Amino acid sequence: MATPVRKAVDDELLALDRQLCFKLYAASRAVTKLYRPLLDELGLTYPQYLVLLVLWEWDHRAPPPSPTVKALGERLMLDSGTLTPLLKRLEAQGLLSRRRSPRDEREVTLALTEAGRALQERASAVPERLLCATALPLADLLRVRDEIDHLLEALTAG
Amino acid sequence: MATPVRKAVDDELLALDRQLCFKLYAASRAVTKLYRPLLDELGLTYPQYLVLLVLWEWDHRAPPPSPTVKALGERLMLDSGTLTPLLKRLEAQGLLSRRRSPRDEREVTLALTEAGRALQERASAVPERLLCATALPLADLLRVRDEIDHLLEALTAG
DNA sequence: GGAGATTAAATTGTACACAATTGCTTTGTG
DNA sequence: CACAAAGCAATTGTGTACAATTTAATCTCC
Repeated sequence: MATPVRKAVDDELLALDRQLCFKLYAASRAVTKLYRPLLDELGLTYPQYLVLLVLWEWDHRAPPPSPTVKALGERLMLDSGTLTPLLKRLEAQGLLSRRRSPRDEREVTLALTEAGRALQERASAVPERLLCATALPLADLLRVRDEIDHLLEALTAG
Repeated sequence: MATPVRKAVDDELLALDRQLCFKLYAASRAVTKLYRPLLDELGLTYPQYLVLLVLWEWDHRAPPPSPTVKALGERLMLDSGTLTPLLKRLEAQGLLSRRRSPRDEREVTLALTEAGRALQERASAVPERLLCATALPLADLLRVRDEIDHLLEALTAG
């Protein structure tokens, strides 16, 4: 318990805890910061961009998944407390509409407006520009992605 | 430009963009959620825990770095707009004190109280419990850490 | 030594996150 | 049909993040 060995293990765990968890948190914010100047041009925040990525994807998909707040929340792992105000802001910008579903009044259905679809064109350069901004070889990015993927799977599998 | 090859590359970049950036963001939030029940027991939020980890580390370090808001901000990559209210809450909980530095009145010096030091004991089980909660082999965690480390280095190097 | 630049923290304003609660709607059961 | 249970979005309240501005102290250079 108080042996040097035990202490060394504790130190290692503490170090790993600090490194893994702080750095994940810092890296996530750093990536958001990289996106900011690109998304500013589109008048979007990073979470708003993620929402639109999903809606654009669904817009081209057959059969189209029904784009409700709930479905969006599952996809992005966000709840209505976060999404409702965010979607209201996108609606205020004229990018989408929110309507109670006629068949189930509990649900709210989302639909891109023409402006929302048009924005996809302007956003099409974002991924490439962002990947360039990281200044990392593609191979490195693919490896990081796979590792984070693995981590996220493990964290959400349960 | 409009060739099939170019389109395939675009799709791949778009996919990578979506996967890497969304998943990093999601993984960071998922980890925070894993910490929550453990930190609730200590009355701390995740960013507050990170602040205390740094202060505890500095408390045992010789020579001690001078624990100012600025130094803390550099370590955690957070600015005074985030740290000031957070530190005020930790001060209100009696875990630390904030005092204008006598030698330079622009700076605010932070000092752990006895309660702040005592909390380190109670927090000592957090890293191990957290690592268990991930349900991932240690080797996997070490690999993720190294990859995220590499990413963060690249993002903050410039 | 004093005007202007620089620095550190605090403040202001906007936008997430998320737990907990509320208000409807629908569903399931007797 | 009635009514309890479950489902979905919205709301409320707290706590970050972060850009931009403000305030106060220190530094620099002449």
